[in-house]
Amino acid sequence: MSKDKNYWLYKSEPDAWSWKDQVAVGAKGIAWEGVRNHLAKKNLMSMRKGDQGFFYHSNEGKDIVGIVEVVREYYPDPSAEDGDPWVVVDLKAIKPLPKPVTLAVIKAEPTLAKMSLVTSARLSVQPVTAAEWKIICTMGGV
DNA sequence: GCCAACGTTGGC
DNA sequence: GCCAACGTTGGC
Repeated sequence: MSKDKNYWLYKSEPDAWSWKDQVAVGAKGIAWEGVRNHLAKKNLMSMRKGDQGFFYHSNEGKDIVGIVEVVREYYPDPSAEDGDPWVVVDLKAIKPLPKPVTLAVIKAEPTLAKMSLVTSARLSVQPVTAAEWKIICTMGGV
């Protein structure tokens, strides 16, 4: 496992949990609950305190709206059934993107064509490369 | 262990 | 609201 900072992308339907909700939680952060996919779980377990990630609104908006940071590394998901092996990390909101980056824009950008967001549309917690991170931050006005 | 049926996610 | 992609379940 690398010591470098890693980057991630978290998907949420704004109806269920929006960027606004995330911001309202404040600096303490809150558990990212409900991941029930083994690849997503593996990603959660790879995260280190201080890793940053994009907050993506699926379904409504379909855009990256903000940046979050891991404040607590993985621990058992309190919302999981007893004995189920699912995990969460705690995330806090860092800042919004001045200009949200939409899925349409990402798809239209050749350098982002290999993003998990494009190639594995249904994965809810995805890795983002340092290169992709930079490009999207620039596009988002960060 | 294979694979068809089924359920869910999420873009359109 | 539809449907493609894909994960899960269950019969054999």
